Amino acid sequence: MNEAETRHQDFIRQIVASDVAAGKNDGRVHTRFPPEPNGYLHIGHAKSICLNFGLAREFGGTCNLRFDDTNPEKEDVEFVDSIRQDIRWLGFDWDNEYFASDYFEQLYEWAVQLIKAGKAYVCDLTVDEVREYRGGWNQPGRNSPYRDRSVEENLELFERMKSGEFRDGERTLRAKIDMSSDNMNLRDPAMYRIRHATHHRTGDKWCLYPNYDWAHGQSDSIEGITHSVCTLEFEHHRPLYDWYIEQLGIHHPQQIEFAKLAVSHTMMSKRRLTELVTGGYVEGWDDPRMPTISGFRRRGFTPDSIRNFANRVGITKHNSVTDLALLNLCIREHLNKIAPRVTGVLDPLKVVIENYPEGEFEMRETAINPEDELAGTREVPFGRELYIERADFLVDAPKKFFRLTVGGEVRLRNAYFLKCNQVVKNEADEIVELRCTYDPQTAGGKAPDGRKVKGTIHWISAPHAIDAEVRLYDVLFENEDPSDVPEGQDWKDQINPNALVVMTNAKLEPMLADASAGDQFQFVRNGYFCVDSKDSRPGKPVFNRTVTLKDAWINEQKKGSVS
RNA sequence: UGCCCGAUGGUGUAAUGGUAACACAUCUGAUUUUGGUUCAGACAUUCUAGGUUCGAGUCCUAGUCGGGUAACCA
Repeated sequence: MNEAETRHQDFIRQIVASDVAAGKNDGRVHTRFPPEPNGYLHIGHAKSICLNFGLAREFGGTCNLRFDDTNPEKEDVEFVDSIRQDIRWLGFDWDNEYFASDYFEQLYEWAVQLIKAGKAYVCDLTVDEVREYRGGWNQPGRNSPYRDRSVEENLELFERMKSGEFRDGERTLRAKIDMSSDNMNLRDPAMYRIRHATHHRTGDKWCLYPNYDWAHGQSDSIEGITHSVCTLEFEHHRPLYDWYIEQLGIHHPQQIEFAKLAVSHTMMSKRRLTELVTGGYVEGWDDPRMPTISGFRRRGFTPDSIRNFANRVGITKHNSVTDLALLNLCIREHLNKIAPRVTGVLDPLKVVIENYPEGEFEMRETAINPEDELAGTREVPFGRELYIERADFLVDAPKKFFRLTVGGEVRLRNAYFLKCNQVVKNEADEIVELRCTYDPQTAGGKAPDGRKVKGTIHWISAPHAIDAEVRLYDVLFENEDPSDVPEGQDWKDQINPNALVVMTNAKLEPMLADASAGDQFQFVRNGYFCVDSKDSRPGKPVFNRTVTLKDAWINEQKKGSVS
């Protein structure tokens, strides 16, 4: 309970706290996370998971995992498994695991109860007819001609619906509420539809499936949920859930709605994410470009960083868009503390130090993580032939370019000052090599004569370096709001073709050959990277860029190009 | 067109009738053997109009703007 008292109280936590204080539900707090297993969890679900599990944890309550599996045509065990894995990875464990399909029998009995009470009826109207009878925002609906069937007839028909006598969509069971209600959800909503489909858990036992609205509230009730937290769009379903609960006279959970997460440059629609996967626009649900939890995991995000992000975005009742920069801040913040520093030259340029003896090497000491003294130091080889980052050299350098230029001097990190004397080009006029000299007096990076250099660049000993594939990831959508599609365009036209850039010729420190899946590093000056969990092979790792380092030079360049 | 919900710096949130604050972003500067980190600073906020009150971001009324909503989806 301490955590609940000390942390900032959003409006939901305030409600829960006051309920507990008032002794409502005997002071019990019981929440649940109720995903439909029809896709992978995304960062928006992470917000909901952190809220529901967090509430239970902070108030000494419990949190269930319940799969809302009332639509056999869309759901699959693959999704059930991925959801379990993602929640655990995020650092949460559920007290009970349930499925809405566990309650099919109970729901059926309750439906019979409502029929007997004259509160539900079997309707023969087609989908189109139902729509027509429902009326519009301005005009009330009309009663279905089947609304006044006798209880006996309804009972018999409903039984026959269950036993499979009718075709898909031929009949529905509807609640008898109010066809003139301002709330469309109350205009005799469907409770059951006929679907001769195989369910991932109940198989072919049922051909009658409860609609979400008929299943959801009662599922919460059965589980003794005290606070049913959900997103805003279910606000006008609440009166319907309340109506069902009251008719049945069962435990009444309190539904509280909050605004779902939106993040800039990020597509969160489950339907569209599914389309990205099935259409082959990405390589799968766990593609590091995806905003799925598995995508973030593979990309190198830590559970800490995502939980931290979820806590920072806050809980409110109004829709807003969180800046992607906040998510990036969260992962940088964490990785800065824990990631060992290594050298990875993504786009190598050969450097030959003409005054360094051929065939000789020395070891230079380097801090494993300057943010963590306990991490210690290690040694890396230095010799006559190195690779540096191509972007760290410029022939015609602007004043503010602090890196290597012809005739200019720069510091090689943890080593010596280096001066470039000559540029070697190939027939295509491309720079292929730099002829340089180093100053042996500057061992350790300081000149005895006190002269200074502005820049420090990273390097790697050419004969020692290993080759590796490094994948540079960027936003899947360059526009802030990917759902804002220009006239005549498809949302998929806006996919950023540079969201993945593969560097096939990167030069890495030899120790990285032994890194195992998921290991995380900072490639000094380049960003945070992790070993890809799918495509890496023993001795042949593939690295994914999780996030770049903040880069003041990029901002400087932008300013230059504008002014 | 009805109904429901919402509105605080560029962005995300806080202030629960009593000095509008925090974080991100941006910009300055310092430190720095990562143009990273860290540190210091700057910029900038209550949708409008009325009302209640000694006092309103907060309560009331109206308006404006935004979102949701008429699957046998969830």
